[in-house]
Amino acid sequence: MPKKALDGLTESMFYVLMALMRQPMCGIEASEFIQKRTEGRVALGPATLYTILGKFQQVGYIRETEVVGRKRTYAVTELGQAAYAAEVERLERCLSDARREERREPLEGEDGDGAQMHLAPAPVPVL
Amino acid sequence: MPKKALDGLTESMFYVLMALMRQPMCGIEASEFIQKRTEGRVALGPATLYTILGKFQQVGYIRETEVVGRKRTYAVTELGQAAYAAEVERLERCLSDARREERREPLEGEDGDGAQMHLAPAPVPVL
DNA sequence: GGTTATAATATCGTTAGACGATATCATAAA
DNA sequence: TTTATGATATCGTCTAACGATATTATAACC
Repeated sequence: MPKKALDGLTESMFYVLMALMRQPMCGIEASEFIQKRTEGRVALGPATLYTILGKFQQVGYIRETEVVGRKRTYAVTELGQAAYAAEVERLERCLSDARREERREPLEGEDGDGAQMHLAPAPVPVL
Repeated sequence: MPKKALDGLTESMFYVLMALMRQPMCGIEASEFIQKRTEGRVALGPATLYTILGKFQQVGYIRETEVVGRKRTYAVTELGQAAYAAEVERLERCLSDARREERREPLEGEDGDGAQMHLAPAPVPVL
């Protein structure tokens, strides 16, 4: 997905925020939550997990609420909640674009008659 | 999004396939299509665009159907269509997970009474 | 107390994707 | 033939993913 530093979240990042929004928790707990919620579809290794937690703390999407020994508990900030909401919207837009495409809707800025690229005779990718 | 080589498409990749499924076209046309369909939300530079086209050809998601001078026309293969469909499903899963989370649905494998992490007293991220 | 086990976090190194900037090439127009 | 234009190709840098491994703090046991 996105590569311009946190303009659009990756799937891993999205689920980390989702976990911490459910309830403040530590990294391991978040990772377990993600596996359960996605029924195993998404599984973060420690490297990805802690890289994301570190990054999110830097940019203020999450903050530490408790440190017991080595265990750090994180909560999502308002900024993080906004980023999560924006990501939901981005995903929805992708899907709604896909649906419009299935319907072969003409593009914006087309007058419905310009020799443009709508109503092609179906993809027909031979191979 | 995804980083394990094409296991899950990036947003850019997704829209490139969407463009070529509408109708076989060249890189520039695909990039123009994407800008229109997303109303400017997604815009690929030439580097991203041709990197993706090259990669997709390598893995067999698209194939060249015509070469006129420098202009190369691409079409989506069945493999590419499958990848696109899988991506749509992935996006749908992300959103449905998000919706389940909004409803605070308990996780799979929880008996509704285990001292687990559901029904927390709402996130309350103070900052 | 000292040793082992365990839970949790941290870091390294490699690979993949994003993208601005720029270069190259082919055709058409002047 | 020069110039313009449309289109593709490549360079370099940055960010993210992730397996493997190391580190550290608490708990459990003898």
